[in-house]
Amino acid sequence: MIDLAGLNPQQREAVTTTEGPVLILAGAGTGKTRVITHRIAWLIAKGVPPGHILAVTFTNKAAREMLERVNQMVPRRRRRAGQAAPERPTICTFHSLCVRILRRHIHRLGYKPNFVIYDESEQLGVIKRLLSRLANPKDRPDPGAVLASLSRLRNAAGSRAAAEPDPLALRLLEEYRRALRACNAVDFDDLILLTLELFEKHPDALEECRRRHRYVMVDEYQDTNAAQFRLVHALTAEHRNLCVVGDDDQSIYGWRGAEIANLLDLEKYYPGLKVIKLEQNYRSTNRILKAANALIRNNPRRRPKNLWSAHGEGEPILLHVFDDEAQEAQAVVEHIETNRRIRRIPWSEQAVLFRTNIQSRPLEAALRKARVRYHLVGGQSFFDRREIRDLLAYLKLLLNPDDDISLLRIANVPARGLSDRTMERLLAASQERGQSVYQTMRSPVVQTEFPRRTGGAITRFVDLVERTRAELEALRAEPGGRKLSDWVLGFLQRIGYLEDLRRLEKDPEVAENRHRALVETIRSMDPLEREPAEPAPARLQRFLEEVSLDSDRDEDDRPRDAVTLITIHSCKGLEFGHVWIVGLEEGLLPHTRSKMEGSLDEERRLFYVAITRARKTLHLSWCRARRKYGQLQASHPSCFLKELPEDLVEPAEKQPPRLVEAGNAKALLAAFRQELNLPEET
DNA sequence: AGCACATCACTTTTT
DNA sequence: GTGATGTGCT
Ligand SMILES: Nc1ncnc2c1ncn2[C@@H]1O[C@H](COP(=O)(O)OP(=O)(O)OP(=O)(O)O)[C@@H](O)[C@H]1O
Repeated sequence: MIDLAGLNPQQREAVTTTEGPVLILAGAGTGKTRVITHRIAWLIAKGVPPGHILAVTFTNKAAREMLERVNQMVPRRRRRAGQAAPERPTICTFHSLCVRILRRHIHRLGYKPNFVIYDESEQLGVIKRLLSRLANPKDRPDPGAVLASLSRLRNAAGSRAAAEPDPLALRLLEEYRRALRACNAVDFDDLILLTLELFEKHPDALEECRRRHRYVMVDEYQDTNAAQFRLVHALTAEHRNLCVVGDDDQSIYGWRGAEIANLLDLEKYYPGLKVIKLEQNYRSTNRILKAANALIRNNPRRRPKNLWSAHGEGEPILLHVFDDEAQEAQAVVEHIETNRRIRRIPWSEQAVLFRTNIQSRPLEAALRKARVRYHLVGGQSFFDRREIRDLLAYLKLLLNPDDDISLLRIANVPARGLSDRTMERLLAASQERGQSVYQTMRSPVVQTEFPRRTGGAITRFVDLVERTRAELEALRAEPGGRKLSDWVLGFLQRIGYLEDLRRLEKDPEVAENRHRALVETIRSMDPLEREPAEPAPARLQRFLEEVSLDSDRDEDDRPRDAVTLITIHSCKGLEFGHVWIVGLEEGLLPHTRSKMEGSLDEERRLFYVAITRARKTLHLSWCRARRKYGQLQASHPSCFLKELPEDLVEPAEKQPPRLVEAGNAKALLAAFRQELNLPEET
């Protein structure tokens, strides 16, 4: 049996109540996630086939970690010869779960199984096209705002958040969905909504999923939206074996449609719901906990909680003030190094948290300068790079030629005589004919409508795509043979893309970086040694899926000691011994924009989440001025700082700690000596 | 058709 | 400071 000694009585009750609906509503660091992991192991030990267990996490990273923990806890059943590998529990995000379901069934909804997943920039591409067609150019609405409102509209549909029926928005949504369908593409919302549609139209598919997922658990449940709730409900309404864990104070995705009501009103949908509260915090010192509690008390309409910790008072929380973000970054880095050298705290126990992605820049610069290894979690920046987007567009097009957005992106990259003007005409023709752009380009009738030279360019492009697709199919026959990455690189070489990349960038160093990033990404398509061989097209599809759904997929190399740089949103669920929260300024936290949207409470919850990540020490800092578009602008301390009790927070000393000081020179020497004996790579 | 250069607006969070 | 968009030259 599974050892439940590492759990308190309430946790144990949650783990062993395996049948019927259970809600664990508890504050930060009380061991909610731990309950889920133990519960999975418990179910398996009790003899539930692992394949019947579904655990939904908020991120792919969390899913990977949970699976790993479960594997450690559950002794691997030995495999007898000839027997299939024992099934594993399904641990993934809502979106990954839905992709798996849709790959099997989406043809029943009129899509082809080779559908691609559109990310935000591709969604925006579709919206821009629609707006240019529907609205007059004078009062063009912001495409981003339109996209956000469409997303809200469709996710709230069929839920208590009653939809306001704006006819224009409905019309736009209709057009948008049609456009994506025509491209055989789905967006993030579609993944959930189409799965729901599948369940409604094809009860046998729902039945199959219900039979498969007989024990369902959801982590970070406070951040699920209405559609995700409907999905959970669809799967569990019958057997009612549902266990969700969450904390209303940690709901930080309201802007994405998350509904705390899913958590607070769960009993309406699951009468007889067993609610379990956990109050002991196993993570932080009492000072950190008290600060967090004092802050979050300022929020209205919350479930009050009595968090306590047996970890003692701990060190004071330090508040730093700096002149600008460069100084802030430098001081944080010096402090991190002091911690490592004098207090022997590894980098991996230290994290810097911030509200917005750009804030990582000065930190990265300072860390690099000090030769401190770090890893940056989340942040789309990597996939926003032009060469990566181009690569993904080519690959998507090869798998799914109807993908107009990808086609239009790379049709003339590198230049091959298909000008913007030509592509616009093709696009118009494709709309008239009710076909994808690619199908339109294949039509001999259309080709002859263009000047000879352009017509030739069109034919050559179609030939290129056809030939390359055939090549990809042929690769299927030699699974162990040529590496997929070699083939992709060869393709980019042949079409002159690599040369173009170098030529169009005048700074040779930048060009080299771009090239390296591209090659690295392509190399990550190849399977690892121990992974089973897979036909090339399937491999490619999986690669695209992973890239679309999992932003931090490649930071999985071998674990090396490194400082974590992370946005507050992505740090939910994590913990670090020593935490810095930087940029605690009005306009940043709380963010100006959230103030306008009236979501100050959610900003406060963000700060709460950030504080409660810390186990032992917590540093807060703000800057008197900050660079905005290269312009230094005055800034003021966050109003949330005033909400922290004064006796818990100490102003830091004027100077940042000196690495070499009379008092610690000896320790430093000892540290150096040790480093020389055990050299670490940097 | 394709490229180089100027000008403009822009500031959030992510599956 | 960046990246998207537009203009004008070859
Ligand atoms: N019963 C326990 N005994 C000792 N340590 C525990 C116990 N339960 C949880 N912990 C530890 O407390 C820490 C927080 O646990 P966990 O991440 O599961 O909490 P959580 O409630 O999910 O937190 P959050 O809501 O902040 O994400 C972890 O380090 C975990 O190992």
